[in-house]
Amino acid sequence: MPVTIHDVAREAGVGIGTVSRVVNNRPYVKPATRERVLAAINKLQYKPDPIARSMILKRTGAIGVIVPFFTRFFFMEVLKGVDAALTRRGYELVLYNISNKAQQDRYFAGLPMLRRVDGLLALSLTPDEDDARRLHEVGLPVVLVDAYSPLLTSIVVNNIDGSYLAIKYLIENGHRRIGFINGIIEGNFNRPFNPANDRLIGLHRALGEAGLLFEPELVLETEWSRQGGREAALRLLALPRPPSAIFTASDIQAIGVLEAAKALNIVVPDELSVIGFDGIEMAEFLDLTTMVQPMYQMGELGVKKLMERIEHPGSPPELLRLDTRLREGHTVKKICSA
Amino acid sequence: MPVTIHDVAREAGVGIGTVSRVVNNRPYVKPATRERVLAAINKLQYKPDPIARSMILKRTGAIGVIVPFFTRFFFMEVLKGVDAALTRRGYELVLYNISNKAQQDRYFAGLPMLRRVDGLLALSLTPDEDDARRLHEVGLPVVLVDAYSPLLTSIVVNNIDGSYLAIKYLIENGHRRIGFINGIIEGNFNRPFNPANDRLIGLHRALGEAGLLFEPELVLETEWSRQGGREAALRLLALPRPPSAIFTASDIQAIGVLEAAKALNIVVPDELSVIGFDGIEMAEFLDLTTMVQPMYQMGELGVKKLMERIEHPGSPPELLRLDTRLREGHTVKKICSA
DNA sequence: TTGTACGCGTTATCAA
DNA sequence: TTGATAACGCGTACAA
Repeated sequence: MPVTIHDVAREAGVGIGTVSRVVNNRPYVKPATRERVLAAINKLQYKPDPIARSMILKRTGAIGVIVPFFTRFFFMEVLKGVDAALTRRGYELVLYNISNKAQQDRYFAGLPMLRRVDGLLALSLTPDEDDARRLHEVGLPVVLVDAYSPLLTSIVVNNIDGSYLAIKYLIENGHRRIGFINGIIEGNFNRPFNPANDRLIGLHRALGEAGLLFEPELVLETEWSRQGGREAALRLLALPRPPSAIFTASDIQAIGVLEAAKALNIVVPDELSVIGFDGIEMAEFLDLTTMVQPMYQMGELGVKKLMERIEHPGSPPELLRLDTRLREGHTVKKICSA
Repeated sequence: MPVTIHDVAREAGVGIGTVSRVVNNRPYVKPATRERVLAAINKLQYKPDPIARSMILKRTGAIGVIVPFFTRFFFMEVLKGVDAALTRRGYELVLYNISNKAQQDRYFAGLPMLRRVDGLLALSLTPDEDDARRLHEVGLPVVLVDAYSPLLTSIVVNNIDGSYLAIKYLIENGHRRIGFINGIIEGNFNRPFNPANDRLIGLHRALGEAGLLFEPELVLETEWSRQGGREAALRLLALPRPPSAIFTASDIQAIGVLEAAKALNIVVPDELSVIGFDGIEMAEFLDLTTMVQPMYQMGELGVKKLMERIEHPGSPPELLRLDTRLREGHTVKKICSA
């Protein structure tokens, strides 16, 4: 039913080789012939079959993006950058949404998509030792964004610094009792560049530098969600000596904190300071002070690096670090200036 | 380099046909033979090449979702439903993000993805006459969600009713001067089921029913964005006789209205009532009163209908209508109860 | 400059 | 129950 290259060849009275050459803009076709072929193509509305084409070319023109819950704002922002970079290069985007560990394993280990995509971009997902090695061996180009593996090109943000700066900012503004609502530390927390773990480390560093005690009761770990943030905040604020400021590992959790404060009639920032992490759009609207990650750029850079790996499959894995920056909103009270 | 069906056949000492039968769990394979093949497959870590497979099967196991700016909250919610339904059925999701009309044409008209996906789900995008006919002729299964074409299966929400109910709700609560911030009416606004246009119609109906005058100066049309909503609100509120309530065609615009109110020190709902449309998560957090669309279900239903079309390519296009419902938050003041 | 034949990795057909 | 062999639609040597 669909029109094939043979139909075009017959229509134009040439061989399929010639049609192929015309379609792919290759030399050695007499202008007159080219015209005839073009006319036939147009008349028959011929479109080369991408499947058959990638069968022989061994490339699909698509890259896979594997993300846990693409619906989280952080990922949305990164995806924007990914999409823009991909579209610019004429690549298609196959989205693999992971909602549990089993699925993650299926994708990383099973590699069922082998050959369906020319490369893989993983967001906030760390393949385990074995998977990483296999990916590396199979030769499927992979880039990790917001995750790290020594065997794979990884793009990470400086979470330790970001967290450190956030806490330092609070301390400089006179806060001494600081709550920290962290996200769940997924996977092996001993590994370097685990976002949640690194943010905890940053906290320690800032506290230590200021000579403040680390108080375990002020540190909670929740889902990366509004509900998680809210519930944790309620617990922190119910403490005999509640914190004067709360730092969260993500903006969405910070929003949960704001929600909790509202429910308790606690005024932000007068009675409670809040600082988030990410820099999602919603945070801007809420005037939330936050550590901004370059999410869009992470997506763009991820694609760029992935393209490089597709071009040069053999090249050694790289590690790229990006920085965060503070965006001041109106949710942090300056108890006393430093 | 990659191991093929031939390698497995050789390893197991059988023909490729047998291997194929084993791989696809088909009958007529002696248990002993099956075992041998399975062993070979396992030993060689053989994975069938999906490309070659779909070349002959004529199906890719992927469906394309074409959406204008997937980053808008409304689409996110719909996409969640789409993704869930697709994952459940083992389909892959190819995302086509459209950011301008040219791209839309390229996808609808050019059909370059012909054969790359088994079906197409379009969100809030209406192919024009020609494209619709071509899609229909080519036989690529298509389902429109939040858009309508007589030639294609379409899933729409009852926007007229939704808008009517929203306005009626405001009127019942004593509002007489109501601003309406609509989204841009894309494409041909004469067509039925154009969301923006239908919401305008609903306004007319409710006003008419209540014997209120339609005042053009109170109706603005903006981008479906926070900025759009904010700017429009600023204009409405600068009117000599500003409205006591504003209805927006989307929650994100309503949030822009809240932003404008805050900037002007206008208290919501005491001095200004706001009602949105969509029911996105952020609206819930902000306690925004809004007309809720069944976004998740729209996505799910879209996939379901698309699957049906894939099974029965010849079946006539359907038109499915879903209803909206009011979710009361705390952004509408009851001036007087009805 | 052009046409033919072959190969890509599968599934389907059919004779054995 | 099995194994050759023919498609599928295209790109590409290679021969003409």
